[in-house]
Amino acid sequence: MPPKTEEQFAEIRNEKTKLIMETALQLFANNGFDNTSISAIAKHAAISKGLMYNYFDSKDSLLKAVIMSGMDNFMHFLQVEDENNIEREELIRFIDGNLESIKQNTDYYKLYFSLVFQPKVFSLLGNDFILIFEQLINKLVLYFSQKEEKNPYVKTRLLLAIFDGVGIHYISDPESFPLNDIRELIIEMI
Amino acid sequence: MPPKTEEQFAEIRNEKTKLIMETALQLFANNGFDNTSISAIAKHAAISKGLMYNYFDSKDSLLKAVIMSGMDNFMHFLQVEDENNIEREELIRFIDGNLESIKQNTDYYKLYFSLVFQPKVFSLLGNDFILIFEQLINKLVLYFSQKEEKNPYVKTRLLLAIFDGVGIHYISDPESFPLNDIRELIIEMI
Amino acid sequence: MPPKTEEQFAEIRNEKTKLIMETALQLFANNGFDNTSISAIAKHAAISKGLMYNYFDSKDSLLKAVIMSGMDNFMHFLQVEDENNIEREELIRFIDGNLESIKQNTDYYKLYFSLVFQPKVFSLLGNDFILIFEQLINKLVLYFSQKEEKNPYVKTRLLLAIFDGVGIHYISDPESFPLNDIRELIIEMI
Amino acid sequence: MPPKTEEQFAEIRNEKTKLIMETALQLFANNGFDNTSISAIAKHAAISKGLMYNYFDSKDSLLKAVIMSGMDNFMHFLQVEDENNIEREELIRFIDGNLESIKQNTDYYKLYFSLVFQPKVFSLLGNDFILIFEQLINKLVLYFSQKEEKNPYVKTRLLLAIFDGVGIHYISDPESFPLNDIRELIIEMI
DNA sequence: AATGAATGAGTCTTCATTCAT
DNA sequence: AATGAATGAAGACTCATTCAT
Repeated sequence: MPPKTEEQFAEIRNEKTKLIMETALQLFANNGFDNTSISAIAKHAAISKGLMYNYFDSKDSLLKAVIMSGMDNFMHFLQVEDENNIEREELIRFIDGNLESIKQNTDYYKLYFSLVFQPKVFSLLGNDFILIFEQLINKLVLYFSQKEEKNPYVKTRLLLAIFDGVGIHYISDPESFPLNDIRELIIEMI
Repeated sequence: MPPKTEEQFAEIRNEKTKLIMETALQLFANNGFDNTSISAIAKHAAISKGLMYNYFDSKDSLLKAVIMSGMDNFMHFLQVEDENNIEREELIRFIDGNLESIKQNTDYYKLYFSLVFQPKVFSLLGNDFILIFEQLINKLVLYFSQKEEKNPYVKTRLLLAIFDGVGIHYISDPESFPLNDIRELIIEMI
Repeated sequence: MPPKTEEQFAEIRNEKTKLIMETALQLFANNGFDNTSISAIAKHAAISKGLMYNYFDSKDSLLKAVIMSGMDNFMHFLQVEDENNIEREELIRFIDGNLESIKQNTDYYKLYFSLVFQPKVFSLLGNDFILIFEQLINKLVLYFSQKEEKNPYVKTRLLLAIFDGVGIHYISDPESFPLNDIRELIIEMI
Repeated sequence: MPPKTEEQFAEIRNEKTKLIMETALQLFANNGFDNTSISAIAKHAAISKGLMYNYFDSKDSLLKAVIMSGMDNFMHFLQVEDENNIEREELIRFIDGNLESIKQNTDYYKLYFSLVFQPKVFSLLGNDFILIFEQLINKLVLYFSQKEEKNPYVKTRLLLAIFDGVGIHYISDPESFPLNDIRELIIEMI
């Protein structure tokens, strides 16, 4: 008869894992990965330095976990129901999902943009990013093809670039960036 | 061997300064600022570590010099002749300048995006960025007002966001990103 | 399920103690004492880290227990019946005991040799080793004196050195080391 | 015109390298590799921690350098002039070289014996040990064959084991171990 | 102007040990 | 008797910066 049940241990682990990851995301995003020490994370999370390593193998693997989790989060905003026949409302939902995701995951976007060019990070994440990105492209190309857009692929690449550009500008200056009005412009565009 | 003239010394200083800055930009951009050591820069530039400090006070001041220089460079692409009456061709020149700048200063953009969210870097650069950015906004708002655009400010913010989005995507994947076709789309948009 | 009797508890303790010590010996011997963590021992023994401390006060005291037990084990191979009058067959039994001990306690010998020069370990074991060693010397000196060997003490020290040398070489390379043939040579020597 | 000549720099490097290696050998041998911190080495050598890494890539590579250097040292004692026809005096010189080496390189032997069983160390050194060992074996087998010894290989393995056994015992107790008398016994044996 | 040896503060990481349950 | 989360001290290693020459 163990003194703490397995469920109790599991719950502790779940909560601590979440706590560490949230703290890490916040600090990584705002100070940069390399300028955030494990000590700082531990202090902010009010745990000991050593405990971090009870939950994550290394600082790198913590980073990976944080990024993966953010990616999952992002994907939830972009669900499309019928893969083969995307209607306009569906694309609008997609755009709204994207913008909503930017609003709600500011820290994640900061982290993402600050790391995306580093080869080290790229190798950390493997092909996951590329695959997701290709899926998005295919989905939008299909939509623009259905709409008889002149050049579906180009339009798609532009739209995805716009999402990132809007993301960066919104993050840099959330107060004055007119996200809602820009949403209208984007919807007009498509 | 005659002693060097002052001009010769000055030229040596100029060339070394340039060499160090170019080397630093390349390494900062591709490996990240924190993952680039002064030793690595010195080795790549084939000079001694000590000499670096003869030209720059610190790693931070080297970074600042690199970023400032990149910014100057960028500004050259965006010259507008008549500040008060921008014509369509002029805006197109502006767009082309922007895209051309992205193409030619890939490393600078990488560095810029990887650092722009860090408060440390922000404080390093002071208000320079904000000022430049506000100038750009004013210029474009003026143009869109002349064209009787419904919402000049929103259009301006979107356009600037698009430049950055396109920049990021081009940098991440210069081979397959259809920069020229996207130029056409952007020009259609305005 | 009836409560356990005291004997059952005692047996559990005995078995666990033995299990932990055997696991520790194996890991200490093959990876080194300092490269073996308590966690690793616990995992190999399929118990929890905490439980280890229920049986041993510290890692050092576990080491001490392991070494002491190995020493006891070793002594069993070297029993001499009549302390005062050693015959040749008895010395041969002694040699065989020694060689047999090497064969059967390989891990113990590895551990022993890897630690024997460290002052820390020496102080851990106190004088036990010295005493045992002196006993051995006395016994053999007595024997060689009886045999009218020219220099009994020197012969004794050489013989004991040979045991350790043979031990090291057998341990390092048990497959190809000709232990049995070497036994013959040693017996010829005496 | 560099301020210090290349020769000056080279000399500094040579002396510091030697200083660090000697300090390391002494501490490794007497306290164990794992119980010797880089800090301790630096303190004993009166240099800063960081400087060690100017001369050696890692603690492991320092260890490797120390062991290799000791091995070189050892080999100098064992030179045999005519590889194909070893005479008795030559073997005696070999034995004396071996014993002399033990006397003069006590620390190295301590280190060697305490590490030789660890797989980590084995992988560090690659096949160098094995090769040297095999050379020794071949040389001695040849000698004993010439002398029409019954079993040259067994005799060889025993002799080499004796060297190590004598080494261990001498190191453990240099005061009272009768090294010179034991030399005589060994020479009688062959 | 130029070199590279030297420093030491700071970082990641490990691990023996404790403790609530 | 048993668990594993939690702690914190200690260690390997990096690197911006200084300085004698």
